[in-house]
Amino acid sequence: MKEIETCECEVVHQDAVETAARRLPQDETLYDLAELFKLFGDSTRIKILDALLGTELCVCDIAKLLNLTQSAISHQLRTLKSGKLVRFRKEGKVVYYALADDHVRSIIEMGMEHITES
Amino acid sequence: MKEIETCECEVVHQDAVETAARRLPQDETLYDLAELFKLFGDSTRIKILDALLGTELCVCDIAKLLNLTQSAISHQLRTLKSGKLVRFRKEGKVVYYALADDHVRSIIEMGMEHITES
DNA sequence: TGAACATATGAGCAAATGATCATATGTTGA
DNA sequence: TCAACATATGATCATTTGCTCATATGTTCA
Repeated sequence: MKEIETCECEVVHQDAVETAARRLPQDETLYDLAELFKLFGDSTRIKILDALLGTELCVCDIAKLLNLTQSAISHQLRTLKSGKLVRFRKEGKVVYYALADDHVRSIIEMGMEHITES
Repeated sequence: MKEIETCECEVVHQDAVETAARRLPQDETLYDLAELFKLFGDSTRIKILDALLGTELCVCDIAKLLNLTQSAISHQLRTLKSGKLVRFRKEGKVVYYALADDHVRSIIEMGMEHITES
Protein backbone atom coordinates (compact mmCIF):
# COMPACT_ATOMS: atom_id res chain seq x y z
CA MET A 1 0.00 0.00 0.00
CA LYS A 2 1.59 3.16 -1.20
CA GLU A 3 0.30 6.54 -0.34
CA ILE A 4 -0.10 8.89 -3.25
CA GLU A 5 2.51 11.55 -2.83
CA THR A 6 1.42 15.01 -3.69
CA CYS A 7 4.03 17.13 -2.01
CA GLU A 8 6.82 16.03 0.22
CA CYS A 9 6.95 19.39 1.94
CA GLU A 10 5.76 19.79 5.47
CA VAL A 11 2.50 21.67 5.58
CA VAL A 12 3.72 25.10 6.42
CA HIS A 13 0.38 26.79 6.87
CA GLN A 14 -2.27 24.32 7.93
CA ASP A 15 -4.78 27.09 8.68
CA ALA A 16 -4.36 28.83 5.36
CA VAL A 17 -4.77 25.58 3.46
CA GLU A 18 -7.89 24.59 5.34
CA THR A 19 -9.46 28.00 4.97
CA ALA A 20 -8.66 28.03 1.28
CA ALA A 21 -10.11 24.54 0.93
CA ARG A 22 -13.36 25.66 2.50
CA ARG A 23 -13.84 28.72 0.37
CA LEU A 24 -12.77 27.13 -2.92
CA PRO A 25 -15.77 26.48 -5.18
CA GLN A 26 -16.68 22.95 -6.16
CA ASP A 27 -14.44 21.13 -8.59
CA GLU A 28 -17.16 21.05 -11.20
CA THR A 29 -17.67 24.79 -10.98
CA LEU A 30 -13.98 25.45 -11.39
CA TYR A 31 -13.87 23.06 -14.30
CA ASP A 32 -16.71 24.91 -15.99
CA LEU A 33 -15.00 28.20 -15.32
CA ALA A 34 -11.81 26.96 -16.96
CA GLU A 35 -13.82 25.71 -19.92
CA LEU A 36 -15.40 29.13 -20.27
CA PHE A 37 -12.09 30.98 -20.29
CA LYS A 38 -10.61 28.42 -22.64
CA LEU A 39 -13.09 29.70 -25.22
CA PHE A 40 -11.58 33.17 -24.99
CA GLY A 41 -8.08 31.75 -24.98
CA ASP A 42 -7.53 31.28 -28.68
CA SER A 43 -6.63 33.95 -31.22
CA THR A 44 -9.21 32.93 -33.75
CA ARG A 45 -12.05 32.68 -31.26
CA ILE A 46 -11.24 35.95 -29.55
CA LYS A 47 -11.15 37.61 -32.96
CA ILE A 48 -14.56 36.21 -33.77
CA LEU A 49 -15.96 37.40 -30.48
CA ASP A 50 -14.36 40.79 -30.87
CA ALA A 51 -15.76 41.14 -34.36
CA LEU A 52 -19.21 40.32 -33.05
CA LEU A 53 -18.94 43.06 -30.44
CA GLY A 54 -19.97 45.50 -33.12
CA THR A 55 -22.53 43.66 -35.17
CA GLU A 56 -23.87 40.31 -36.15
CA LEU A 57 -22.06 38.61 -39.00
CA CYS A 58 -22.60 35.54 -41.14
CA VAL A 59 -20.07 32.72 -41.31
CA CYS A 60 -18.80 33.88 -44.67
CA ASP A 61 -18.29 37.44 -43.44
CA ILE A 62 -16.20 36.23 -40.54
CA ALA A 63 -14.13 33.98 -42.77
CA LYS A 64 -13.36 36.89 -45.08
CA LEU A 65 -12.64 39.19 -42.19
CA LEU A 66 -10.20 36.86 -40.50
CA ASN A 67 -8.76 35.43 -43.68
CA LEU A 68 -9.53 31.86 -42.70
CA THR A 69 -11.49 29.08 -44.35
CA GLN A 70 -15.23 28.77 -43.95
CA SER A 71 -14.64 25.41 -42.35
CA ALA A 72 -12.30 26.72 -39.68
CA ILE A 73 -14.75 29.45 -38.74
CA SER A 74 -17.68 27.09 -38.71
CA HIS A 75 -15.84 24.74 -36.36
CA GLN A 76 -14.97 27.56 -34.01
CA LEU A 77 -18.48 28.95 -34.06
CA ARG A 78 -19.71 25.54 -33.10
CA THR A 79 -17.37 25.61 -30.12
CA LEU A 80 -18.46 29.09 -29.14
CA LYS A 81 -22.09 28.11 -29.55
CA SER A 82 -21.71 25.10 -27.29
CA GLY A 83 -20.22 27.42 -24.68
CA LYS A 84 -23.20 29.75 -25.07
CA LEU A 85 -21.04 32.68 -26.02
CA VAL A 86 -22.78 33.23 -29.33
CA ARG A 87 -26.29 32.78 -30.63
CA PHE A 88 -27.46 32.55 -34.21
CA ARG A 89 -30.40 33.08 -36.44
CA LYS A 90 -30.94 31.60 -39.87
CA GLU A 91 -32.17 33.51 -42.83
CA GLY A 92 -32.42 31.17 -45.75
CA LYS A 93 -29.01 29.70 -46.40
CA VAL A 94 -27.28 32.34 -44.37
CA VAL A 95 -26.61 31.96 -40.67
CA TYR A 96 -25.99 35.11 -38.67
CA TYR A 97 -24.03 34.91 -35.47
CA ALA A 98 -24.09 37.40 -32.61
CA LEU A 99 -22.83 37.57 -29.06
CA ALA A 100 -25.06 35.64 -26.70
CA ASP A 101 -25.11 38.23 -23.94
CA ASP A 102 -23.27 41.11 -22.33
CA HIS A 103 -21.06 38.95 -20.15
CA VAL A 104 -18.97 38.28 -23.18
CA ARG A 105 -18.51 41.96 -23.73
CA SER A 106 -17.65 42.55 -20.07
CA ILE A 107 -15.12 39.77 -19.95
CA ILE A 108 -13.36 40.97 -23.08
CA GLU A 109 -13.29 44.54 -21.80
CA MET A 110 -11.89 43.39 -18.49
CA GLY A 111 -9.16 41.45 -20.24
CA MET A 112 -8.39 44.37 -22.50
CA GLU A 113 -7.96 46.59 -19.47
CA HIS A 114 -5.50 44.17 -17.98
CA ILE A 115 -3.25 43.97 -21.01
CA THR A 116 -3.30 47.68 -21.76
CA GLU A 117 -2.58 48.78 -18.22
CA SER A 118 0.43 46.61 -17.54
CA MET B 1 -0.14 32.38 -59.53
CA LYS B 2 -2.81 31.03 -57.29
CA GLU B 3 -4.84 33.21 -55.04
CA ILE B 4 -5.04 32.04 -51.47
CA GLU B 5 -8.56 30.88 -50.93
CA THR B 6 -10.11 31.78 -47.68
CA CYS B 7 -13.77 31.40 -48.37
CA GLU B 8 -15.39 30.59 -51.62
CA CYS B 9 -18.58 32.34 -50.57
CA GLU B 10 -19.60 35.59 -52.15
CA VAL B 11 -19.16 38.42 -49.72
CA VAL B 12 -22.67 38.82 -48.52
CA HIS B 13 -22.19 41.91 -46.40
CA GLN B 14 -19.32 43.98 -47.67
CA ASP B 15 -20.18 46.88 -45.40
CA ALA B 16 -20.38 44.81 -42.27
CA VAL B 17 -17.05 43.17 -42.99
CA GLU B 18 -15.31 46.46 -43.66
CA THR B 19 -16.74 48.10 -40.57
CA ALA B 20 -15.76 45.13 -38.46
CA ALA B 21 -12.28 45.20 -39.96
CA ARG B 22 -11.87 48.83 -39.00
CA ARG B 23 -12.96 48.46 -35.41
CA LEU B 24 -11.11 45.21 -34.74
CA PRO B 25 -8.03 45.78 -32.52
CA GLN B 26 -4.57 45.02 -33.83
CA ASP B 27 -3.58 41.42 -34.32
CA GLU B 28 -0.96 41.68 -31.62
CA THR B 29 -3.47 42.99 -29.12
CA LEU B 30 -5.88 40.19 -29.85
CA TYR B 31 -3.06 37.69 -29.56
CA ASP B 32 -2.13 39.06 -26.14
CA LEU B 33 -5.75 38.97 -25.11
CA ALA B 34 -6.01 35.32 -26.10
CA GLU B 35 -2.80 34.57 -24.20
CA LEU B 36 -4.26 36.23 -21.13
CA PHE B 37 -7.46 34.23 -21.19
CA LYS B 38 -5.53 31.07 -21.90
CA LEU B 39 -4.04 31.46 -18.44
CA PHE B 40 -7.52 31.27 -16.92
CA GLY B 41 -8.48 28.42 -19.20
CA ASP B 42 -6.99 25.51 -17.32
CA SER B 43 -8.48 23.76 -14.29
CA THR B 44 -5.29 23.76 -12.29
CA ARG B 45 -4.47 27.39 -12.94
CA ILE B 46 -7.98 28.62 -12.26
CA LYS B 47 -7.91 26.69 -9.00
CA ILE B 48 -4.66 28.32 -8.04
CA LEU B 49 -6.01 31.76 -8.86
CA ASP B 50 -9.23 31.06 -7.04
CA ALA B 51 -7.34 29.87 -3.99
CA LEU B 52 -5.30 33.05 -4.01
CA LEU B 53 -8.47 35.15 -4.04
CA GLY B 54 -8.64 34.65 -0.30
CA THR B 55 -5.06 34.81 0.84
CA GLU B 56 -1.46 34.41 -0.18
CA LEU B 57 -0.15 30.85 -0.14
CA CYS B 58 3.20 29.19 -0.53
CA VAL B 59 3.91 26.63 -3.24
CA CYS B 60 3.65 23.77 -0.80
CA ASP B 61 0.28 24.97 0.49
CA ILE B 62 -1.15 25.09 -2.99
CA ALA B 63 0.19 21.65 -3.81
CA LYS B 64 -1.46 20.20 -0.73
CA LEU B 65 -4.66 22.08 -1.37
CA LEU B 66 -5.00 20.89 -4.95
CA ASN B 67 -3.53 17.48 -4.37
CA LEU B 68 -0.88 17.90 -7.01
CA THR B 69 2.91 17.67 -6.98
CA GLN B 70 5.07 20.57 -5.99
CA SER B 71 6.58 20.45 -9.46
CA ALA B 72 3.27 20.76 -11.26
CA ILE B 73 2.29 23.74 -9.13
CA SER B 74 5.66 25.40 -9.54
CA HIS B 75 5.43 25.07 -13.30
CA GLN B 76 1.97 26.59 -13.36
CA LEU B 77 2.96 29.41 -11.04
CA ARG B 78 5.77 30.19 -13.40
CA THR B 79 3.25 30.45 -16.22
CA LEU B 80 0.94 32.64 -14.15
CA LYS B 81 3.87 34.79 -13.11
CA SER B 82 4.98 35.34 -16.68
CA GLY B 83 1.44 36.46 -17.46
CA LYS B 84 1.57 38.88 -14.52
CA LEU B 85 -1.42 37.32 -12.85
CA VAL B 86 0.44 36.55 -9.64
CA ARG B 87 3.25 38.13 -7.71
CA PHE B 88 5.45 36.58 -5.07
CA ARG B 89 7.59 37.38 -2.09
CA LYS B 90 10.31 35.22 -0.62
CA GLU B 91 10.73 34.59 3.05
CA GLY B 92 13.70 32.35 3.54
CA LYS B 93 13.11 29.14 1.66
CA VAL B 94 9.42 29.78 1.35
CA VAL B 95 7.89 31.64 -1.57
CA TYR B 96 4.48 33.17 -1.06
CA TYR B 97 2.29 33.81 -4.07
CA ALA B 98 -0.58 36.26 -4.28
CA LEU B 99 -2.79 37.71 -6.97
CA ALA B 100 -1.04 40.45 -8.90
CA ASP B 101 -3.97 42.85 -8.99
CA ASP B 102 -7.72 43.18 -8.88
CA HIS B 103 -8.24 42.55 -12.57
CA VAL B 104 -7.75 38.90 -11.86
CA ARG B 105 -10.50 38.99 -9.28
CA SER B 106 -12.83 40.89 -11.61
CA ILE B 107 -12.27 38.54 -14.49
CA ILE B 108 -12.93 35.48 -12.36
CA GLU B 109 -16.06 37.03 -10.89
CA MET B 110 -17.30 37.93 -14.34
CA GLY B 111 -16.77 34.39 -15.53
CA MET B 112 -18.43 32.98 -12.46
CA GLU B 113 -21.47 35.11 -13.16
CA HIS B 114 -21.68 33.79 -16.66
CA ILE B 115 -21.63 30.14 -15.70
CA THR B 116 -24.01 30.47 -12.76
CA GLU B 117 -26.60 32.50 -14.65
CA SER B 118 -26.98 30.27 -17.65
C1' DT C 1 30.48 23.57 5.80
C1' DG C 2 27.04 20.22 4.92
C1' DA C 3 22.55 18.02 5.64
C1' DA C 4 17.64 19.07 5.17
C1' DC C 5 14.19 21.26 2.99
C1' DA C 6 11.37 24.56 -0.30
C1' DT C 7 11.25 25.75 -4.77
C1' DA C 8 12.63 25.85 -9.79
C1' DT C 9 13.55 23.79 -14.08
C1' DG C 10 14.65 20.70 -18.16
C1' DA C 11 13.41 16.56 -20.73
C1' DG C 12 10.07 13.44 -22.13
C1' DC C 13 5.51 11.77 -23.05
C1' DA C 14 0.56 11.36 -23.57
C1' DA C 15 -3.56 13.98 -24.29
C1' DA C 16 -5.87 17.96 -26.10
C1' DT C 17 -6.33 21.21 -29.76
C1' DG C 18 -6.93 23.83 -34.12
C1' DA C 19 -6.45 23.91 -39.04
C1' DT C 20 -7.28 21.60 -43.45
C1' DC C 21 -9.45 18.56 -46.76
C1' DA C 22 -13.25 16.11 -48.33
C1' DT C 23 -17.82 15.70 -48.10
C1' DA C 24 -22.55 16.04 -46.12
C1' DT C 25 -26.64 18.86 -45.14
C1' DG C 26 -29.94 22.12 -46.13
C1' DT C 27 -31.91 26.13 -48.73
C1' DT C 28 -33.05 28.77 -52.96
C1' DG C 29 -34.48 29.63 -57.50
C1' DA C 30 -34.87 28.27 -62.27
C1' DT D 1 -36.27 18.39 -59.37
C1' DC D 2 -31.69 19.91 -59.78
C1' DA D 3 -27.80 23.00 -59.88
C1' DA D 4 -25.68 26.51 -57.01
C1' DC D 5 -24.46 28.08 -52.81
C1' DA D 6 -23.95 28.73 -47.45
C1' DT D 7 -22.96 26.18 -43.74
C1' DA D 8 -21.82 21.92 -40.92
C1' DT D 9 -19.15 18.01 -39.85
C1' DG D 10 -15.90 13.90 -39.71
C1' DA D 11 -11.19 12.38 -40.28
C1' DT D 12 -6.51 13.45 -40.14
C1' DC D 13 -2.27 15.60 -38.79
C1' DA D 14 0.96 18.70 -36.69
C1' DT D 15 1.40 21.60 -32.76
C1' DT D 16 0.62 22.79 -28.12
C1' DT D 17 0.09 21.70 -23.49
C1' DG D 18 0.27 19.91 -18.71
C1' DC D 19 1.99 16.46 -15.94
C1' DT D 20 5.80 13.49 -14.14
C1' DC D 21 10.48 12.32 -13.14
C1' DA D 22 15.01 13.61 -12.18
C1' DT D 23 17.77 17.00 -10.78
C1' DA D 24 19.37 21.80 -9.96
C1' DT D 25 19.18 25.97 -7.13
C1' DG D 26 18.98 28.39 -3.06
C1' DT D 27 18.19 28.95 1.99
C1' DT D 28 18.52 27.63 6.92
C1' DC D 29 20.52 25.76 10.83
C1' DA D 30 23.42 22.72 13.44
